[in-house]
Amino acid sequence: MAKNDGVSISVIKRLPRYYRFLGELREQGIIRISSKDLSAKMGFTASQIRQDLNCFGGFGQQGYGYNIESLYNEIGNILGVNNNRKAIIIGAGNLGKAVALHMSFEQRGFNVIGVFDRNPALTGQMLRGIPIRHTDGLYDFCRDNSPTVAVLCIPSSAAEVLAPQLVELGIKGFWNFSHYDISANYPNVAVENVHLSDSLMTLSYHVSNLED
Amino acid sequence: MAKNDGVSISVIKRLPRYYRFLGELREQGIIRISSKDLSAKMGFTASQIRQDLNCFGGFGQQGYGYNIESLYNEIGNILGVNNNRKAIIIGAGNLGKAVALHMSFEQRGFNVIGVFDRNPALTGQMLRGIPIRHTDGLYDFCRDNSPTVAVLCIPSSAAEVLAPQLVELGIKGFWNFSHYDISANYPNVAVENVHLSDSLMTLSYHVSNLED
DNA sequence: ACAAATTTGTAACAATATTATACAATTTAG
DNA sequence: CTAAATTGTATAATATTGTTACAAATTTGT
Repeated sequence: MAKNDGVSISVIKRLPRYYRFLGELREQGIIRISSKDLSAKMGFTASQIRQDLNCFGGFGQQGYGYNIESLYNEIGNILGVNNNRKAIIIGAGNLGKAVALHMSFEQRGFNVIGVFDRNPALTGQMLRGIPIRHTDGLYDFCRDNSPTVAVLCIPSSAAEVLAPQLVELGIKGFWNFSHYDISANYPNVAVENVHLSDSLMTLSYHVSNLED
Repeated sequence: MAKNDGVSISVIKRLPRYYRFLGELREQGIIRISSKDLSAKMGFTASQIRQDLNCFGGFGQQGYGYNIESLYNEIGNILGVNNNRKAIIIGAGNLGKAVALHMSFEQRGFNVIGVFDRNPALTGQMLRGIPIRHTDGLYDFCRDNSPTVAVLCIPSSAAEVLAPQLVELGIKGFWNFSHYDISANYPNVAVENVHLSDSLMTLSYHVSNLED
């Protein structure tokens, strides 16, 4: 098993990129690659690549480099893409629908077993082969099916109400599209925030300051 | 005019959060706030708040604190939310549609003037009151309307083809949902990446390593 | 079989970025 | 007019991030 304690966030955020590039090389039938060649493709320095990978184990061979298939699988395991975590999506508005339809949850180690919305008009509609359920049934559903991850595609105010209930019901990870600050309130839960409107404002800032 | 050279990315990324909190306080009719009180609400230290804000100008008063309305407007201006930048959305699949329908572009300083997709079946469909156009018409449309920002809701391969054309056509900023690495190839363009699948894999990692 | 070239893993170092501390200067408030 | 509050900012402390360098192991070519 690989070592993985105290790895810096910067390194972790680079892992999906490694995984992506290695997946492409693998598709192309390439067998091995050196940190130097990977460096040229990815735009990180060779040294950084070696250091990053070495946070999790010595996957390379001196004089040889890295076996692509093997490294791809190692990183996949580190990222947990071979898990099969039960996930639920909360909120089936535009965003929830798009996330449900667009994201390859299965390829990332998740299995979407339920979609919920508090709007009764949506109840019963099908989304990726799953019926949208009313939020009222959330408690029973979680008790019966034990999902561990929740995708929050709802407003802050709703997230504030639901997050504690979901934690109580056994949710260990949130993919949080709302602005509600979950990690501040539940430190022992994994939270990955996607603040789209913040991102858009940041773009606005950068466009405004292009000439600097 | 505020100073804004060489402000660190960490600070810039915090601006939308300040803007959000100040907007809420403003809604509540609160007139003034000290860095200390804001600190308690936002979870940053008072010192950091003062330092962050001071990157752009001295908006506070000793002994008084910050006027909320005024600070809100200042930050809004820094972020450029009062601009009216013409934006186009490329790709009207699930993601493009959701982004088009869900995001409050207008409240963030953008005006979506066109939506494009290469799928002829979508051509003519209406999205937020705008007809979806075929990508073939992109060149003429940009020449006639001069958008400055493009939202890329397309696969990497398509982004790789379109990005250089869009830069050529005058696009200064990309909100990039694809994995194509624009900034590596066009350094003088503002790029804000939203890598959803990377984010999901990062969540997977964190959930896997919760007990560490 | 052997020497030259390659390449990793890793320690030590350097650079950068971030956050905290401290306090003079200013304003408010009573 | 004095005491309390509060900012702006210089300086210090800390943490993070990335680079350099090289011994150890392996491959490759002859």
